[in-house]
Amino acid sequence: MKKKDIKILLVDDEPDILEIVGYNLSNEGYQVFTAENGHEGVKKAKKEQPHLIILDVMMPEMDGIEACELIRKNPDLNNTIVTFLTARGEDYSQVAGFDAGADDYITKPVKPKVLVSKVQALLRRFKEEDVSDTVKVGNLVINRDEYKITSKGKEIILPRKEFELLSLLASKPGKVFKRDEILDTVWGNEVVVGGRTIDVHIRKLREKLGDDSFKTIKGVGYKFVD
Amino acid sequence: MKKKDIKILLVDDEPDILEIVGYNLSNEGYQVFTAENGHEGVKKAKKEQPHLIILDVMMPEMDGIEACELIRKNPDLNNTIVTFLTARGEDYSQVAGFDAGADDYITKPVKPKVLVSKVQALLRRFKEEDVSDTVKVGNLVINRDEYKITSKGKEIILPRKEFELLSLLASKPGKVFKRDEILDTVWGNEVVVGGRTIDVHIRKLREKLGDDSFKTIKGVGYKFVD
DNA sequence: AGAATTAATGCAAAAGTGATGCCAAAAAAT
DNA sequence: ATTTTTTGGCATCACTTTTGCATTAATTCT
Repeated sequence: MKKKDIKILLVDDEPDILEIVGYNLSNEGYQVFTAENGHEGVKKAKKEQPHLIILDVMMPEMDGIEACELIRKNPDLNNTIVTFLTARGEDYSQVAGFDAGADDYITKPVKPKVLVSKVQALLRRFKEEDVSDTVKVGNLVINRDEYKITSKGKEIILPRKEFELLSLLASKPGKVFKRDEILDTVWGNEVVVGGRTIDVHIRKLREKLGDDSFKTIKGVGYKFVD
Repeated sequence: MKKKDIKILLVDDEPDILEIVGYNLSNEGYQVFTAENGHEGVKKAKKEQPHLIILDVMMPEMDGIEACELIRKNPDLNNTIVTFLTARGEDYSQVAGFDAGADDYITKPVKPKVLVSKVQALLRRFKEEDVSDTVKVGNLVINRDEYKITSKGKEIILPRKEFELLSLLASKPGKVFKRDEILDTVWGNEVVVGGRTIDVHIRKLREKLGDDSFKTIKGVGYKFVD
């Protein structure tokens, strides 16, 4: 997504803040909307579906917390990031804010640079949530980051060697891996293990993931099929 | 962010400088790119999006100041730190440099050690700006500013190492952090501690935040789950 | 082709290894 | 003086590898 397609809604009752923060964000290329109180904020949020909402806590009419709660109740705004703007040391608002469903909060006074990089960080984090280091193979999802496998929605934790063996085989479904190749990759060139080691691991994988996922090619090696 | 993921762009017309500075930074583990004049520098900056640019002031074709101005105009390079490289006593360039948007400057001749520690300091500052004061993760609220954790509305004060360890693990819930990674981040690359240090800290966190928040992946590392 | 031979793999349990948990005490920091 | 951090020694547990034998598939022999 390009910067100019990203919408940010700014809600604060102080025009000064609105202006300076708004200016900096516009300058960065974001599309900025503003509102001067909670009511208006919620209304604009519904209308514009912003990606990020920066919400002052202390406001007349409707404070930020209440507004946030309303926003969170709206299913259309589920993916929206909400950040509070609060004076340093206002402990209560922090806790209450997070309870209300905020994702982060920024302390006033805000330095433009800090603000901008914070906004960028938030949007980045938000983006990255979907892009975890994960590979789909057949009905398996292999997540190297979390060292876990998801098979048909069921989560399976595998020990290291089993995980790496499966990773290897599943990396090219259908391909037959020779025992040598497997040893080289999973165990390493230097390590020497007995002849029964591999198939014991294969057996464990078969126990855990179903017999038919692993096929033996006698005299050659194994392959994973989906 | 790991060192090897940090990109540094070096722009100087003297190959000697390029080599010695580049060598020292590569040696530290950074990813180093080089360019021999302003034009090339700006081009590479756009392409590689480095985190830090070290820019010689006096160069043919396009001098550092002009290059810096161009860099600063590019919104994608807003988070990039620019530091000038200048001969001692070139007062004028200093002033002009800061005007052009530089963050720091380094005087030639450069001593490797000084250079490296300066680079580290700059990157640290950069990092801190990027990290939010407060982050919400699961039912935890981590406040880096005040070094405290709020769990289900209850406030918990953690000692430094425990706090940083938790911060790290909770920064990516579900992700498995290898022991090495943890050591690198929490203890620093240079520090060497015994093998039992990490798990003692993990144990303390488990005592304080509940056993099941931290999962051990044997042979790999630990992960935080919410 | 069918039987016999040979080689490779499957299997279960046992043994081995190594990583982690845990404690208590020393060392460092505050 | 108190709190935090690190260490070293053990105990323990999870994972890995071995072992010995059964089974199966491929190959060779009649």
